[in-house]
Amino acid sequence: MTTQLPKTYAPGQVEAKWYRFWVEQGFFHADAAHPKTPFSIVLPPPNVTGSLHMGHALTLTIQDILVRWRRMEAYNVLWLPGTDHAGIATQIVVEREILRSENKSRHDLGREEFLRRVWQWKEKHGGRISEQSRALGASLDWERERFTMDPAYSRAVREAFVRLYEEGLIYRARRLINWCPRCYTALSDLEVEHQDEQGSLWYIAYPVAGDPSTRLVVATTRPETMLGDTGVAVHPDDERYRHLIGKKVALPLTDREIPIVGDPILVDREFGTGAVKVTPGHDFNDFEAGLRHNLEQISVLDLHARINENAPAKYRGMTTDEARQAVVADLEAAGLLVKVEPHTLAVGRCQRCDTVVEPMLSLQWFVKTGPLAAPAIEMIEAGKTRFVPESWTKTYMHWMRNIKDWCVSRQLWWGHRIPAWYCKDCGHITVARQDPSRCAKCGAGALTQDEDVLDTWFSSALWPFATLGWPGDTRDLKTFYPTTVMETGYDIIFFWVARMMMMGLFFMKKVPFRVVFLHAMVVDEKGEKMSKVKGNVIDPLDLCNRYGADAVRFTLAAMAAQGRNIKLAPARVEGYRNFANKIWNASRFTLMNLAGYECDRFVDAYREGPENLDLRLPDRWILSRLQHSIKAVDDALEDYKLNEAAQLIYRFIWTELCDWYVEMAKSALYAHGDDGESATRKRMTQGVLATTLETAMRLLHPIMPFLTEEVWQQLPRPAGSPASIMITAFARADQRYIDDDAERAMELLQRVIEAVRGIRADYNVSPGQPVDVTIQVEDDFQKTILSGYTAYVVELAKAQKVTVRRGGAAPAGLHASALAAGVEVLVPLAGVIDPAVELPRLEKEARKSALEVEAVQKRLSNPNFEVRAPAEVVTETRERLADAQARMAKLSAMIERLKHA
RNA sequence: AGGCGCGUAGCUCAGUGGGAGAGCACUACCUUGACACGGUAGGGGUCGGCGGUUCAAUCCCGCCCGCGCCUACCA
Repeated sequence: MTTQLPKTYAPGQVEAKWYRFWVEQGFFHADAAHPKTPFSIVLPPPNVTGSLHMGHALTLTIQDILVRWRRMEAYNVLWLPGTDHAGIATQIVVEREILRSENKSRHDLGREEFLRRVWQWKEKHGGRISEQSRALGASLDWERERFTMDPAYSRAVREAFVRLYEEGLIYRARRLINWCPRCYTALSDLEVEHQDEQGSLWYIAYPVAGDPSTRLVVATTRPETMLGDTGVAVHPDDERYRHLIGKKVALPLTDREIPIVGDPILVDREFGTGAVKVTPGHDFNDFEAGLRHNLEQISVLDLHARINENAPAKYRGMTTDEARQAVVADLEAAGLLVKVEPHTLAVGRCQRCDTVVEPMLSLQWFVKTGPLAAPAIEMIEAGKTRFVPESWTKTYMHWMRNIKDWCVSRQLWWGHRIPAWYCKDCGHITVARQDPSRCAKCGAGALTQDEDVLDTWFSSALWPFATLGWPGDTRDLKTFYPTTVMETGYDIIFFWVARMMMMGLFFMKKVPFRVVFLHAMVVDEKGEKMSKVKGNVIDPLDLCNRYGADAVRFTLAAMAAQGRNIKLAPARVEGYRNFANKIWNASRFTLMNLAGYECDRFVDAYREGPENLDLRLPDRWILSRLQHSIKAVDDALEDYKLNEAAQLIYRFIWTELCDWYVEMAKSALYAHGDDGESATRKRMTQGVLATTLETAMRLLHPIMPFLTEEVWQQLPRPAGSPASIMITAFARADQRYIDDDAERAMELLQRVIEAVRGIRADYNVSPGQPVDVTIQVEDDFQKTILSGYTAYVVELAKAQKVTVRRGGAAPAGLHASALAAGVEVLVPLAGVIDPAVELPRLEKEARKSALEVEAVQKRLSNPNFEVRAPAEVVTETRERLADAQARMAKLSAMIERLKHA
């Protein structure tokens, strides 16, 4: 039997083929009525405007690994996909497009037409990211794909708003909010990004009213806002200013007089002059201080962040920058500018467009968060939901405990319109599930709906249950809520995770998920955030094309250690591409050597247990190693340590299976003899090789779904196997195949083989030239193993005659020698033994042993050691000393022999 | 200001209260009948610094230095 498999694995066609197959077979689809234990994850919905970036690739990979693994473990798995309408982001994209193609603004089109265009855009491009997700092999239940503006989802959003309003948890108020003059909308605190920028601190003198010779000097970073000052605050205990409290100052550049107040909260006596101008209309602290002292709130900026009519005429229409220059110049001219100092300050910028955000007085809708946060705190404390890594609990708690009310109205068009209607006659606000035709209070018909839409995150907060049919009482909801795991990036822990907790608990009375698994951010090789501006973006689809989706997935899994940012290096992906190729070739080798193999027969016997098989050392060893690997991989996955799982599989397949077992299997597989003995050996080897590979494929499938499916489909399978590896049972460790004796024996054999190879390398013995090997052993175990398996030394170390001796004098003549796991390995190399080669190697070994003897002796010489240390540690340490001493003795004997030969 | 995290081989990173690891890179040899996207052998580290706890610290604790992130109302 021959195989036509190419020498190099080509992922391209393989991936497309199997993905199509999986979808066609319906393997991704969850059945809510199925009795198996549910395991559910809702995919964090990417923006409809999005295209796949590394962050998506990471989240998809991690979730798909969990999902495929649990599916193979026979859970009833739901992984639900969808996209988010992403209010501001989408509106910006479409606005820009319309501006470019038609040179029109959204206002030129009007609300209705603009929304029609956005929908049009969504229909055309909105499916892109879902499409791209398929390339990574994501086993999402596409039949359940959701969009946050689907009619059903929109009903859920409206229901949520109305219920919160009815419970008094949503209210409308005139407050200071963050305003983006570019996006022309209110923002929540979270949508403002603060960055330190270099600015100045201006010291301005305010003359005391009625006493112009006395001047109160204030310090400010925003001199232009002085036009809206309505007070000056000093610390009530400050001897310098206490006498001024209650008096007034004449506000320069205006004709207003404003009070001097004492405020211990706002004022830090150490900062600046200890006197602060108070501008309740343009600063959050000042707003609070203003409330404490009943100061007037004056807004001197319009919504485009230009000076408005509340300021002196000469400044009207200026931008904040222009106004700043003008105000500073005028103050200086008036002799009121005392000094200017350089000063760094945190400037708030719009998350979406980077424009400087202005605190602005405005009438907006708010969610009262206190009552919602309380249970969201309690449930974490009670362990109903836990964070992985656990350290995020603290971050979450801190934010939740200091939460402020959430401004949820946005002055945008794209989004869920706020279901509130205002009565022209009586001013009553009607908030309703169905569009009302008349005022709920006075019955008048003249109603106008609120123009604003809701923050996108308001609708996202409902994702874990709105996607499952809420507010309906659906089967999906019953089966899959609470979801099992919420896997997402730590950057949206407040934006999203915290809000889902609040909303899930409020509406469902149960936590939305049992585990919050937070992954790190993917950054470039240098550790910098990927951005189009920097040009350091790595496109996951490009990587998939070059190296295969499996290699990309494996890289992400292997690097996704909990806690640290992931510096993605393409060289790493290439390394795992090589790993895929290694597996491919191990599979080729296996398939090339299965002639005459009867799968059912072997697998039946294998299931019965090892006593039904005629296994030799390498077989027993690899099967034992396999069981350990399975257990370790399973444990790692249970603990969400995907990198550990990946590493374990990598080592098992490459180092143990390929480097050792496959090499040792060759003699049995290539044997031509048709006697019973060699035929049995061949069958056993075929069986162990095929079974180990098949099991390893199942172990690896969650991480590398495509390659494992391709290989698995080609491997012989017992009758009645499922149609796909993805619906087989995940590998389970079988205790019966754990074989400590075999592992110890192999260890010895491996060290001896390596010792011979080392000698060959040192003397540059060409591979074609066999060498004789003498192995000097010390006990029966060593003797039995090494004389029983000399054939492997012959094959793997290219030896010719292998002699195993116990005791007696060293063989005559010059030998190259090495110490391996307690046995002495001697290779006579007539005429070429060079002490200059030999001595350094042996001396180096001897030095290492000497250092160890010293270290261990030191430990043992401490009288407290034996008393305090656990008994097994003491025993172990004594053994180590004996080993090291024996090693040293042997090495010095070898060195002496060499010197005197 | 507070919180969190990081500092281990040239690079990127695992890891553990008791004998320092991987991948890549590097050196030497090898077209051996799965694989050169390969094989074999090898070089390379005071585990950031100082102190403490312990029989024993790279690991636990404290301080310091350096780096990063998050939260925060110092004008």
